[in-house]
Amino acid sequence: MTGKRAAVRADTTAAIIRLARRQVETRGAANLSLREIARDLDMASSAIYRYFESRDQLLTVLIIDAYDRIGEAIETADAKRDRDDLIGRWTAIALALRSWALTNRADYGLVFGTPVPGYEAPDDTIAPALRYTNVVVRLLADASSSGCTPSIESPRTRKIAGEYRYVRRAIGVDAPDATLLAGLSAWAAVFGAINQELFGHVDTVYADPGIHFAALVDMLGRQVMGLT
Amino acid sequence: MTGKRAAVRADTTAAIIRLARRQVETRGAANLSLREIARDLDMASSAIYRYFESRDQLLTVLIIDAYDRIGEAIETADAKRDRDDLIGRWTAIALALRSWALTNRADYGLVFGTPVPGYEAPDDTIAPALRYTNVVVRLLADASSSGCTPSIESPRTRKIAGEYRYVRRAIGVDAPDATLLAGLSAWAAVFGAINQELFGHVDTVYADPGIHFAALVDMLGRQVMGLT
DNA sequence: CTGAGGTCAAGAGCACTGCTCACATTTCTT
DNA sequence: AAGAAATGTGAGCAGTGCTCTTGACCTCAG
Repeated sequence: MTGKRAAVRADTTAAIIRLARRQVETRGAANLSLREIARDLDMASSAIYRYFESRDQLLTVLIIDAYDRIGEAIETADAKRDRDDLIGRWTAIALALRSWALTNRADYGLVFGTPVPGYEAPDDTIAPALRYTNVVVRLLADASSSGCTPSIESPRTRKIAGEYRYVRRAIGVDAPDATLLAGLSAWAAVFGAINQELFGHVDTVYADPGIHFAALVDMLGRQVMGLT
Repeated sequence: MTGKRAAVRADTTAAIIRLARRQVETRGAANLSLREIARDLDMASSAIYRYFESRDQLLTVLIIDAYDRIGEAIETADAKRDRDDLIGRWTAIALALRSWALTNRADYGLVFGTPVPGYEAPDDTIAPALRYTNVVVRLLADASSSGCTPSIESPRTRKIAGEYRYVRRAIGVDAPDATLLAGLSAWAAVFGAINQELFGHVDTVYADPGIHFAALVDMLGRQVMGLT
């Protein structure tokens, strides 16, 4: 079955991806050059097209891969804590996300940065993209079902109630409005903080952004779970 | 002084910028083509270099311009409310930021999206970049000096206290730890929410992201100001 | 009012890019 | 062993940013 040919193919494919990732890291996704990859691999530039049908598709593969690795990082962070330890899980997830982002800046930028107008994410990206999301959604569900009530209140209007009815169905978590609001807010704050730090919008604000981030996560956790 | 020559020059410069912005909107910053701009303007591609020294510099000009317009949008939103109306100012600022982002997606992406590795923002970007920041920093200062105490608590450790001592100096706001934490958290949440919405990471979650955003902003405002 | 100096556009050209295609070579399958 | 499938090659097309030389134009001082 897996003859010499298939093995070589897998190797070359992996080598292309490796070089591509390195290029994205050092020069940005915009400057990814297939020809340079081919040169580094001592093959004709046209040969690359036997492995990836276009530059965009190569980038898509990198994106899927990145999603997958984020998912894995967050899943294992979550799994290391007791399922009952809600705050512990939250903290682990958030810190894992930040440290993954810091050590994989290019991949993080690829996934959470500016999208290219007109670029439609292919269907194969959907499942990997849901992986990290599911972890935090499950945490929110656990928090809600174990009776946590957040220490914030949601505004009560018809429109907002209707919106959160939709959200409840969309993410499949049967939690009260305040829990949804607190949870989504916390999640947004985590991403916002990471983006600001990584993309250089708060360079002069913090001595050590990690310390602030830890305090932020701690505060958000207590807020969503409604403890102390 | 301002002869015919200077007038024509200003026109061409403006036309180039206009076309460049349109290209960034429709195809992304990565696909900005000076040659195409030149074609659209019926001039030789080399002539563009009389107006902008490089493609990067053109993009930098677009970025500075975007920063400036964000600053202006936020400043006027802030100025429309009484200085005492802290919640009103906060809400106005946050909603203005979101609506600017929605109507200027490309510019927002240019400024707050993935940075190009190796790209050093020139000095001329610093001042415009501070404009929108200053508005919200001033709001935080006003909130603190008018005795608002946020409804959250900051964790108390040596490290965190030290970090916020640094932050206090860096942004020039003499507020307690909890206020800084709440304010920075709220600001991060606003950006995080806008990023998620604009960059397509929550497409399936909300029926109308604007409704959730309004609730989010309302909740955050009450939290930072410590009201009801 | 004329001529010098500065400004601007043009066009050719370099080195690069993604991508295609006809063709040769290698490997797997029958 | 023979045919089929997979893989690599090199030329070529159309596009890119950018440079340099050349000539035309405008502005303003003498």
